Amino acid sequence: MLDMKFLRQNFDEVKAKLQKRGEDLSDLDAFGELDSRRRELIQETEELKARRNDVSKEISQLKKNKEDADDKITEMREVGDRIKTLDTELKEVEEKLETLLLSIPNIPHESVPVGEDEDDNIEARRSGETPVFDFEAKPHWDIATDLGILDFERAGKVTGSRFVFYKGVGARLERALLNFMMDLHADDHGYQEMLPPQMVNRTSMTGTGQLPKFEEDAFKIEDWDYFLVPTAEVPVTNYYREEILSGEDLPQKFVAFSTNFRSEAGSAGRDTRGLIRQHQFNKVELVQLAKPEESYDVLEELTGHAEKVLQLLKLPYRVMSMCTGDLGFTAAKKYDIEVWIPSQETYREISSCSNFEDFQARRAGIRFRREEKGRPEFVHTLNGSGLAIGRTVAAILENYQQADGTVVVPEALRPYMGGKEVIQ
RNA sequence: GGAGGAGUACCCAAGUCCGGCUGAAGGGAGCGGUCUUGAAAACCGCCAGGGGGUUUACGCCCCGCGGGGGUUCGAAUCCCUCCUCCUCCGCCA
Repeated sequence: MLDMKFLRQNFDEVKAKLQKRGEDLSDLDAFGELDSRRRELIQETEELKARRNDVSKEISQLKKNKEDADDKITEMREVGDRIKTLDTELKEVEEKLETLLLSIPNIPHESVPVGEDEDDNIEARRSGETPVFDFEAKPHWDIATDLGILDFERAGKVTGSRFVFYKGVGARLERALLNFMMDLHADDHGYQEMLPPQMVNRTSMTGTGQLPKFEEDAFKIEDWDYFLVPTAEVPVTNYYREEILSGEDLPQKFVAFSTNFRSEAGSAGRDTRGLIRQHQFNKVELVQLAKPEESYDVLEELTGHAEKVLQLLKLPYRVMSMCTGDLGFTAAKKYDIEVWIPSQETYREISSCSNFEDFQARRAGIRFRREEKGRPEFVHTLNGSGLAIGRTVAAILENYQQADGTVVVPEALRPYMGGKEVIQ
């Protein structure tokens, strides 16, 4: 959510920046009128309320002195009715304004490349050598099915499409990666480990920006106003919702594991096979709350922490800086980390690291005080996958595959795999 | 799921039956001071935070006693509703 005062004072400039995202901004023009009507109504009701407060005190005095107060009571009855009418309109106007503000995306940071879509994203860096095979690289679903470690077919029977059973060493691999990533971030990168709820309420989903615009992307619990988490970002960022932190406590760094649920609305026909696009997947998420002046340094740091996982696993990847047209709704700046997938001869997203600046913090009311008596300011929120585990499994299976169909276990992972060196 | 009890400022806590002189007593913590070589103790003083409107500013005003409605000229106090926590019972990993 954008700051109302800032939007009022810099309307044209903000609009110009938002236009670079290529989104429909036709609602935005209603802002000016709603905003001034709101302030008109506030001024009028508050004047009346001040008068009512004064006269009520007079009535209290008169009654105490056993004097007649009927005229004043009659007058105040009318004032009260007028206040009620104005308050009702004010509420309507504020609701419209709120709806409008909640639907406006974040302003891109000045360092974000201007562009229309993913083709305009800029490669920031690249790491690792892509493997060269003297045989035809198989897709991970074939490797895994042949090894008997993933079962997509029976998951289709038991649940439906875009679900999977991990079996045997496959399940072990997923669990090993989970522990490997959690340990790395908690022990080496200084994040506090967290295991959050896997359902959240509507307010939390609104706080981080999944709602109200993207409700169709989420799984909603019938008869409850709860949603299955689409990412641990939601519960973890909302952990401090409506709270004021002390400046000394920043940055707050959390690493959280959660299973994520996404309806993948609008993705029919894309990545229908394999682990890349499931309705349910596991992810280790990094979340930081930072002081505004530090948040862009934190973004680089956090992205580096996610990259470290790939470096240790010796998986080739590149880091893309998202252009204005591919930023998503909430981010001011975003890096996608993409891992090499040999069978597709392309890099695929495995982590997304964003600085939301105060966009989420304003929605969720997360603030901090620089000094004990200082005015509360909004924190900056950031997060990034560190990493999506299912996609990491896919990347390992494909990059470490051998001609005989077996898969070498990355060295860094072997302690978590009971010393196993090869999946066969 | 059933039956009770409770949510008041940073913490504890009065006020709620019987609406107005309570935007909130009293403690504690915190801050400043007196005393002291220093500290403690004692004593004196300050201490609601937050949101919003208006103003160049000082300031003025509105909201605010868990959230949201309602009754009333006027609500911490009366009514409705939701949420959270505690105790007991039931169920359960």
